[in-house]
This record gives sequence, C-alpha cells and structure tokens, in this order.
Amino acid sequence: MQNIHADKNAENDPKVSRKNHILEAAAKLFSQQGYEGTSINAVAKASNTQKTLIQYHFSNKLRLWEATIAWVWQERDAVLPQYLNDSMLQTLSEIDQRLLVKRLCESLLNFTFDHPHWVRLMFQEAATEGPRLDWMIEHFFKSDFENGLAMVNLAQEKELLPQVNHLDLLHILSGAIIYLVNVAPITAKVTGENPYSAEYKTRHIETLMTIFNSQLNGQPTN
Amino acid sequence: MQNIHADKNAENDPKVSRKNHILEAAAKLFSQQGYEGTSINAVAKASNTQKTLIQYHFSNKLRLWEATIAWVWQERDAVLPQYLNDSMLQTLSEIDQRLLVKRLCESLLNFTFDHPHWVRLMFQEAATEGPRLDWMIEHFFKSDFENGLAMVNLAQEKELLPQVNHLDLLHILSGAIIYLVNVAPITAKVTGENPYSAEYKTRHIETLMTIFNSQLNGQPTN
DNA sequence: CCCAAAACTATACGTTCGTATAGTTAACGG
DNA sequence: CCGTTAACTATACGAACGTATAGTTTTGGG
Repeated sequence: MQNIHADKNAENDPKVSRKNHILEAAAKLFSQQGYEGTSINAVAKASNTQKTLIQYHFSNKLRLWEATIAWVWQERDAVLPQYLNDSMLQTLSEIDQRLLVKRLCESLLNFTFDHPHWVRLMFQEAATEGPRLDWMIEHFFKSDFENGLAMVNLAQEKELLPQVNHLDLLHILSGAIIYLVNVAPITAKVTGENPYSAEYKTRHIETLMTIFNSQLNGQPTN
Repeated sequence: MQNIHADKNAENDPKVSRKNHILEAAAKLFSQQGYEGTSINAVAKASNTQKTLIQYHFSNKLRLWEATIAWVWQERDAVLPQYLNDSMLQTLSEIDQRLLVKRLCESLLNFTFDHPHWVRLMFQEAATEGPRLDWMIEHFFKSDFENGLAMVNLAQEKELLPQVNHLDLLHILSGAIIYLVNVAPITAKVTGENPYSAEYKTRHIETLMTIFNSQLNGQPTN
C-alpha cells in the first residue's frame, strides 16, 4: 500500500504541508483502530514521515487526536452543505415538496458512506464516557445536536415529518441513517448484498420513506 | 474501586472459578477501551489476578478476546429469551396483538441498556474489516442476522409490520433500537435528559410505534 | 496419604509505546 | 547575504506491552 517512492507523487503537493498528510493518515488509523490502537509510529509510517515530526507538529498524542478530530469535522463542514444543497436544488424542480425529506435523507446517507471515517470516529468515542468524549461533546456534538434538532423541528413545522417527540424522531432518523455504514461490512458478508451500491442505499431510503410517509395523510411519493 | 481485601467478598464465590471474574473484567474493559486499548495487565488488575494467570487460562490476548466475546454472547443468549418471553406473556393478556411488536421492541431496548457491553463490543469490531470481525461474523453475527430476519419476516406475515423490504426494515428497527444506548452519554450531556430512565425508553418506543403503526392502519396489505 | 493434574506465581526478555532533547536543514524577510 | 524562525531529523530513555518459562501451591481421585 505505501508508496516508498512517494517523494513527488500525486499526494505530495508542495505547499499542502505535511501536516495534512499526517492528519489524513491519522484520521484513517484512528477511525479504524481507535485511539489506543493507533500508535504515533503507525501514523508516521502511513504518512511517510517520522514520529518526531508528528511530535513537533502536535506536541503529543492527545493533541494529535484532537487536531485530527477537528480536521475531520472541518472537512465535513466543508462538504456537507453541498450534499444538502444538492438535494434542495433537486427538489426545487419537483412538485411534491415532501420529497425534500427523502432527498435530504438520501444525501445524508450518501455522506456517511462517502465519509465513513467521520462516522466511526464519532462512534468510537461516543459510547464510553471520558475526557475525549467530553472534548468532542463540547467542541462538536453540542452544535451538531442542535442543528439536527433544528432541522427536525423545521420539517415538523412544515408537516414534512410526523408530529412526534422531536428528540426521539431525531434519534430514530439518525439511527436509521448512520447505522447502515457501521454494519455495512457485516451486511456485506452475511447477506451477500452490496451495501455500498447506490441501489442498496436508495432502496433503504425508499423503505424508510414508505414507513414515514404513510403517517402523513397517506400520500405516496415518487 | 478495587477491593484489596476481596479474598472472600461477595464477588468471589468459591466455585465460580476466577476464569469468570477475568472474563467479566475483560468484557468491561474490551467494551470500553477496545481491543488494543485493553492490556492484559489491566484485565488482571480489574479482576484481582495476575497477567500470567490470564496467560495460563487463555494462552494469549487474542484467545482471551475470543473467549470474552463468546462469554458475553452466551450470557446474552441466557437472558435474552426471558426478555422476549416477558413481552409475549404480557401481550397474551391484552387484546390488541399488535402490541406484541411494541413489547418486543421495548424488551430489546431494555436489553441493550441492561447489557451495554454487548452493544459496544459488537460495534467496536463491526465497523472495521479484519480477522476479529470475520471471527465474530462466523461465530455470532450470521445466526443473529438470520434470527433477526426471521422475526421480521414473521411479524410481516402476521401484518404486524409494514410490507417493505425486510432487510431494510431489520436495519431500521435495529438502528432505532441499538443507536440509543450508543449515544446515551452524549444525549445525557447535551440535552440534560436522562436516556437511562424508564420514561425515556418507553417514550422512545412509543414514538417509534406511532411512526410504524399508522402505516398499518392506512394501508391494509393483501 | 499420595501424587499427578490443575491452578496459580515469580521472574525475565525483547519490542514497542509515548516522550524528551539536541542537532540539522529549509524557508524567507530585511 | 545574513540571520532568525520554522520545519524536520537522530538518538535516547523509561514505562508498558505481550509473551515465554520455570517454579510453587492447590485440588481431588485412587
């Protein structure tokens, strides 16, 4: 996998500092192996650097982890709006405004599959209380939660989602969307289906919408 | 936390071998810190033993992990039927058979909150492909998946669940139920609510059922 | 009571961990 | 061209990692 002769290859833009390569490798490894499971040395090798350079840039492992999380979230914030805008634009040209929710869910699902790192980093720390979880809550989860709730509230006001408890609704939707990419490796090996295919994802959202939409006046979508 | 004078305390039944204490501690630590994040020494300290004893009983770390997973699953299989039977019995005395699904979901949600170890162990390895995931798939996930699908199919045959793709339906239900305990620490800190309370859990299931049930009223299938 | 097997302990070894520190090269405004 | 700062490297160190092995205690059937 590693390219030993990587001095001037595609991934080595001159001015995009090595910091980003390190963060990229760290994001991959942290998301796959967890915090303790990822050594600074492993990050160094994966980014063609040395562990003392990582130490120079990030002081210590915890700060490296924090910088990695911040970088991943910032990367997410950079691309997520486009996912959402795409679904909005697509919906504007359609008659049924109710499709907006479907498109949004579709976009979010696509996003999770395009950025599994983000999902895994989130889940890795989410389940166990500790200083790293507290740090993530304070810096990212709080606002994420508020944004999610706001979106659900807005959809409920426009009667695009059922008038049930909005916190539960957010959890149910989040679960239905985020769960998939987490169990995708299992699903693939157990069922033989390919959860990474576009067909699988759109079918899943259609199923989800079928369950949700009948609640709303029983009007069909598509 | 550790009881130094634990020679004859409550957790030290004479004939329940120390193997179980080790497994218990290992389950807790593995689920909290992951595989690499958990050292044999930490397990030894948490179970008031020594790391060479663990080595004696389980040969090496990987075998300790496997034994821990097997133990947790076996413990689950021992208690899960009772969760399900309780909901069945409770439903028998009620009029609406449709409540069966609600009771089942309630039981499963309660189970996840009573055994968060199991959920976390599952998710920890689920997301990343590798030998440990393969091992879990072969030994546990395969049959779990089949059982889950069978339950969904049965409920669909009896028209207790909507007639949508059963794999998607299983994922949506699983996500809606399992997701909660995973994000519970976040939910608690961000919203101020207490996700571990009985009220919260029953409300969540009621919301879920509200979303699901309206489907069945509006659209009697076949 | 005996003694083999099982359970448990003491000690040690090589590796890798995260980190500290001193030294070297590259970048760049004055 | 110089000099300062940033970027990067070489080397080292104690601690903890997983594991190997020899020794000791406990157990239980004959």
